[in-house]
Amino acid sequence: MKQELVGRRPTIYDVASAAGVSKSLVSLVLRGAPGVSPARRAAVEDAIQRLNYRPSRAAATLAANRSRTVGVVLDDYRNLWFVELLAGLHRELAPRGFRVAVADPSFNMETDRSVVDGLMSLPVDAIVIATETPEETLGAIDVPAVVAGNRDIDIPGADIVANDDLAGARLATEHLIEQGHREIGHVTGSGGAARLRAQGFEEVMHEQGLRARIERQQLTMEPDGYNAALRLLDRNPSLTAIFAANDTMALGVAGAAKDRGRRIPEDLSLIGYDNSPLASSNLLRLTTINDRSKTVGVEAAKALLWRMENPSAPSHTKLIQPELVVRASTQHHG
Amino acid sequence: MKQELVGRRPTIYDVASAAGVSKSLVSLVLRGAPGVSPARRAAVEDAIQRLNYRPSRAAATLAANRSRTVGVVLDDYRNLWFVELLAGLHRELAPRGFRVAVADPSFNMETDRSVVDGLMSLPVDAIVIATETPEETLGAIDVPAVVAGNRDIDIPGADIVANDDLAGARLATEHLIEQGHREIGHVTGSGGAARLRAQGFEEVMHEQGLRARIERQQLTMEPDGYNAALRLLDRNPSLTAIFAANDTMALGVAGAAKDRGRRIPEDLSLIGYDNSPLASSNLLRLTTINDRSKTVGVEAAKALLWRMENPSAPSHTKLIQPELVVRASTQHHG
DNA sequence: CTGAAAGCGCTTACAG
DNA sequence: CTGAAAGCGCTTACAG
Repeated sequence: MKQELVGRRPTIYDVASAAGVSKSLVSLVLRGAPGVSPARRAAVEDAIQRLNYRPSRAAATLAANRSRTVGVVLDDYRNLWFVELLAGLHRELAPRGFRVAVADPSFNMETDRSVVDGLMSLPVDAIVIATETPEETLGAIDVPAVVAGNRDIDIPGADIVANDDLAGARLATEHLIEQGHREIGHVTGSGGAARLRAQGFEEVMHEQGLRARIERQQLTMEPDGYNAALRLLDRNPSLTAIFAANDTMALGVAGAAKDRGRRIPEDLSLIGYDNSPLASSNLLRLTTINDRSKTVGVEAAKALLWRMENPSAPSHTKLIQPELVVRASTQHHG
Repeated sequence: MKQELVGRRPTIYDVASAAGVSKSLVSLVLRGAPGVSPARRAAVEDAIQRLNYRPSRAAATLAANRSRTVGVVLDDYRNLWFVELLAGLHRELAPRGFRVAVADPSFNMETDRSVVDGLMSLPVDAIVIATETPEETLGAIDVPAVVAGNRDIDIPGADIVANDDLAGARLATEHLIEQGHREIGHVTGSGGAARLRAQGFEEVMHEQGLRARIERQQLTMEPDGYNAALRLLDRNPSLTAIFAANDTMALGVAGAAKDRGRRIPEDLSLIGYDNSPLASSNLLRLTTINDRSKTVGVEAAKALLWRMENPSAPSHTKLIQPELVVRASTQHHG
């Protein structure tokens, strides 16, 4: 008689014998396969409960040569846009049995050679690139991939799903112009999305025969918005509105406005980008552009699922249309 | 002659034959074992580079029966305190070859039965609980565990590492009293940390013979801070200072103060908790309590590493002392 | 250090 | 549906 090892983790064999079925049947039930009789399925599920059985992902991955996991490469956990992106990805992928695993470039770099290497050795069946990190630093990607939220990164064979930054920046600028503003400044950074937003601002201003005053920083964080806005306001006292490349920079602009004694929106209209939780705060009540990150996530997941079936089809770019969200930080001028 | 399958993922066998060594030696090099001659080590590493070999985590985990991965259960990605916690955990764990894997309770619940089940089937060698979610919802934990950042959760056998919320709240309250404030309100929520912070506030106020006015909400987000502060200010117009249970609520308080025409700090001093990026923003310049999340992460990792060696030792609680961070949102009164 | 062997817990394909 | 078998890519222990 075989010794029963106390505390040993139960396996598919234990479940099979407890349920009085074969281990092949247990495997079928675990994968939710059709053609299993309800009675046997119930017996297996009951045994799983009783034994507190948890399938070994390592064994399943090794045997099946796929993990049903999608890896997401993030930039920085501080950029909250990824929260909605993950929610969208998850909504599409979970019902199809896929897990979502997150990695950010600064992480696990001592144990893995690069973010992507880390995900690949996990392993993941597909990858979502949600970072502005240069392509070179990512490492080789040999699974289906989609670039989400950034149109500037070039991964051969990868699809692209992103909010249309150019269109969003145009919406923001047009909103200010419709409110009668003519002296409008823009504070921005130097990433790919920031560049497109600055371009949209410039286009509309020039179309209207207006001067586009742009103050560009390296990054797009709060201090960058603050510093850029101070320079903009000090050099152009006649400015009546500022468009910030994102909501975080807009927070910095609001700080600069306060320090210069300019009330928002009475003395200065302010518009951001992203529709982050910050924008809806009662202190800011920030007019902004909704970048629709959740939709980007949903569409990125769809693109990935499609590409897993069609690995060698030509890659596509899908742009999600952003939306203007009007709050109290912008008002009519003149 | 054996067929070379194009595109097949290289294995330890391929590396061994490319380097002209045995596969046992490759395994030793991968695990950084001592007693391998520099020449052979170099040959193996060269072969790994040439073949673009990536070890299979699934196979290694299955064979060794451990994954060298620590799982972290988070509450919500929106609570940014976890960023520093992860940095601290990572700093201690990475040099010892451990990876960090993140899970949040709302995630992967369709594919896994509970967060912990999800991590266990990954599998992880140890777990960090960084959530205020009730114990019952976590599922059974049968690996070493440490509760980080929360003293209220009770997991049998788990160590606890947390910022001393009681002491931090006392620091905040004492700071306001030292500045001459006597009419002080507190806005808070109903979680474990919030309760301790309210208790610290109450203790100090009562020790000083002052009345502790507390407005408690369900959650601790910005709208909760806003609503609580409106009620507090409307009922107690003589209030000269407010202590918010965290920086996010403090943002809400600032919004309420603005709506009631109270300038910060001239008409109302405001202190938060957490020292989040929000606190250092130029718009708020918020005096706050640094909860030292990074140190909590470092100490949690140490506790975990120790417990993996001493599985049955009695569990310990380690409290990290928080620090007052003075900025412009508080000032002398009277 | 090598080399042959067993085994981790699954999936998969197959004969019945 | 069952049952026996092979195999996924590693780790581990062992004889040499």
